[in-house]
Amino acid sequence: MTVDKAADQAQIAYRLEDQVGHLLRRAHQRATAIFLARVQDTQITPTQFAALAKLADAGELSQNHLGRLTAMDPATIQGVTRRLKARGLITRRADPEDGRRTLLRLSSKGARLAKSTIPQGFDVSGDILKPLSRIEQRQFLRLLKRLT
Amino acid sequence: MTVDKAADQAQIAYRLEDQVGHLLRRAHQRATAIFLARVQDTQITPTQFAALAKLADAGELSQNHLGRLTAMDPATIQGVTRRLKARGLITRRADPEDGRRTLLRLSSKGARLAKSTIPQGFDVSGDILKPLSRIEQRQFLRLLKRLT
DNA sequence: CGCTTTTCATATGTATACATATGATTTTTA
DNA sequence: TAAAAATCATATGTATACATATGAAAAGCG
Repeated sequence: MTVDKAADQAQIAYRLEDQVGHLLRRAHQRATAIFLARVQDTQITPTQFAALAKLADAGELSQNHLGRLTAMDPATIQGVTRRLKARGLITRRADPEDGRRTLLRLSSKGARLAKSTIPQGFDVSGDILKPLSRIEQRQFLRLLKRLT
Repeated sequence: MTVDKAADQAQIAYRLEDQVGHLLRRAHQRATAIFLARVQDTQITPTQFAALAKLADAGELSQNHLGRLTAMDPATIQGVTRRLKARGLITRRADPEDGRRTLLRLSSKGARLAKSTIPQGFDVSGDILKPLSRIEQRQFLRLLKRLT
């Protein structure tokens, strides 16, 4: 007689609604929708915004470095920066010190957009967390950070 | 003299790493990676697994209904079920009572796969939550559910 | 009962997300 | 310092995710 997990005995049903992966997926969907609704006018996506915000902070970064700072692999950040470049929000130049790298910067247009949109970023975060009390929000963020 | 939020005064930097949307995106990435590593051999994705698990539970569902139960819009569930059908994991038939609907069921192969994979689903959830203590896991799930 | 609205599934297009492959370049190391 | 390994950016292919449009069918309504 061991202290088996009941699940191993198939005594607990697999409830999709209770699985953390499914809940994270849904919460991410909701967060994305809230973001898009808030910044609708800019036609900017969450990942594009992340890239702009990081560049606003760092000034100039190589493409892959920007990807690491925003949690995008090389293939993904490539697509994101290509679209930002196409919209004239960033500029690119070869790194004079490393022939493999491409350095990225905000254009003046991109800098203006970042400046005007970043305040909305705070609002978005507030909206996403709105269902929770202030204390719960802190708790949640603390735990969520440990699951990244 | 109002009790302004400091953010409105641009006194707090926008730190991407602290924003709940970004953290949810990263946590979802990690959860997906953990799932894929666990069920590598089946070549099944998290959403495909969700569809199989729901069908295992419900028996037969219309395509859009399955989508609602798994949090996928009609376009997304269409692609997911198309791939499951292509792999012979589900069967489709017209709904005799509603000419708009297509009813979906697990094939015997799909039922076998669901049965053998669902136990791993519990393991995946455990792995995702592993960084937290048992109490923290409960707290986190409770709060996360309210953000979906 | 006819008309409007809704629902269903499909189709198309854009945007992540990632595996894998590639060529150029830099870094490491033997 | 020459060879091996690692890094960078790009390219291709598959899989969500969703907006929008479409035609068929059912439901709602005056």
